[in-house]
Amino acid sequence: MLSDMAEPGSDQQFDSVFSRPQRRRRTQPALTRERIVAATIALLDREGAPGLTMRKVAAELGVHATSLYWYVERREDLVDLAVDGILAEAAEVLPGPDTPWDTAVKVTARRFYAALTAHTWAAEFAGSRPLIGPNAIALSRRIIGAIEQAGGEEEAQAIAIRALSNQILGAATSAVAVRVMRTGSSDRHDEVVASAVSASDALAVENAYFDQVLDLVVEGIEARRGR
Amino acid sequence: MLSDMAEPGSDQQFDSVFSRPQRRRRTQPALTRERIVAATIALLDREGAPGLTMRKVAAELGVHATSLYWYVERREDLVDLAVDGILAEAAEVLPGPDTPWDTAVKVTARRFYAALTAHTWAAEFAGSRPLIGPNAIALSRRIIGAIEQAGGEEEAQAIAIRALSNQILGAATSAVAVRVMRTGSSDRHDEVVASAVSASDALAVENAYFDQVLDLVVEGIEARRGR
DNA sequence: ACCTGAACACCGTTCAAGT
DNA sequence: ACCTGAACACCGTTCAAGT
Repeated sequence: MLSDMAEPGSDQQFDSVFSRPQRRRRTQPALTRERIVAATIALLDREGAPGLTMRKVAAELGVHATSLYWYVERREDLVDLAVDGILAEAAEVLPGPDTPWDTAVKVTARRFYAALTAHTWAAEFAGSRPLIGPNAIALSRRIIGAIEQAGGEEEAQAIAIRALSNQILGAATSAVAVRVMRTGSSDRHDEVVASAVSASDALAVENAYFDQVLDLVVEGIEARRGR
Repeated sequence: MLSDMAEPGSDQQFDSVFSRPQRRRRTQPALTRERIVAATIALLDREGAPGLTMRKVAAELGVHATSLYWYVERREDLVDLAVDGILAEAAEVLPGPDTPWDTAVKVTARRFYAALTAHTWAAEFAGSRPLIGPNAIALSRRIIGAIEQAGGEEEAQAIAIRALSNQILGAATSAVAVRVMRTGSSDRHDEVVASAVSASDALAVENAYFDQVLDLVVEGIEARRGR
């Protein structure tokens, strides 16, 4: 995933919201793409992935479902924009260029993972659509930059990048899948409350595990470099 | 001639015990869960993840959509059964108990990954639903067994298992996401053919990368054991 | 036990029409 | 340029009814 995005010009490889030009406005419209994305994220946070419909997003904005099609070509665009939207914060502040490569990798990967798991629906969608939004690319590029900084053969770099990318996506996906299952299977109020309490514990455990698995992979990369 | 009269549908002139339909018909039902799963897999292979609807599966079997609900509670059940279905072959033959732990891990992980990427929709769904079918569990157990066989602290084992699981899921997910995007974005016949040709190349590259990334993770596990 | 058929409450998306 | 409103061709799922 990361390496695919690394290729110069590969951003345009796929047809997606990010590559299609946005229409320009003359007078102040009631809707904007930002407002639509914000409403989409709010709706997803409230109702989860299956709750996302054009009609509900429109209702959130006091508008007809068909109006959204002026700003977006299809439902999937909303998904892509929402996923990249929740990556914005993580992509805003990245480790500076003087950061040692291994800490740069770890910090960025952790932020990427944390953002994907902060909203249950994000990792869910990330599995079915490639992460090619600008924020996902910024995060990926920082990791790629760190690996390049570490040096070594190009082939080895490509493998390291893939290993990290798989780790982030795989960890986020399975963490969220387990969480969705757990919360979805209990309807009784007590159980929901109890699982909410244990959920924060579970989150801490999840994060700790991610850190350690990440360490393992980075060590694997280092072990190969020293050969 | 004797057998002709035995058939319920043959020319019967008289009303008799033999001509009257039997009360408790031991006729087997038109549908079975296996037939439904087979039809689901066939449909998914043909139309992809978004093509899966209860009505189409039913049509495939010459039956009404509502009939499926006798065998299955909801649409998601079909997804879960189909995903586990395509893992059956991989789970059937697992490395024997005398296999060295690292080759057992690699062989099993490779088979798991190969099965998930053999049908584009499988990894797509695997992202949104946990892999808890019997075949997925059998594959997972073999990897867990190998890690236990390798020894070391329990904590370290848990991390190794997660690293491998993330690797398989992450690699399968991103490989398929890229593939779906590529094929979905070209409608022209030439392009479809061209991308089908390059797809087999891409598959080989994909698999080679998976092997190398897997090696890296296993080396990371080994590096930790030797400390 | 197993399947049909009608019905309900939704979907995404198109397109002509309004402003 | 932007939004409405009607319309189309679908959905999953329920439930009573048939056999």
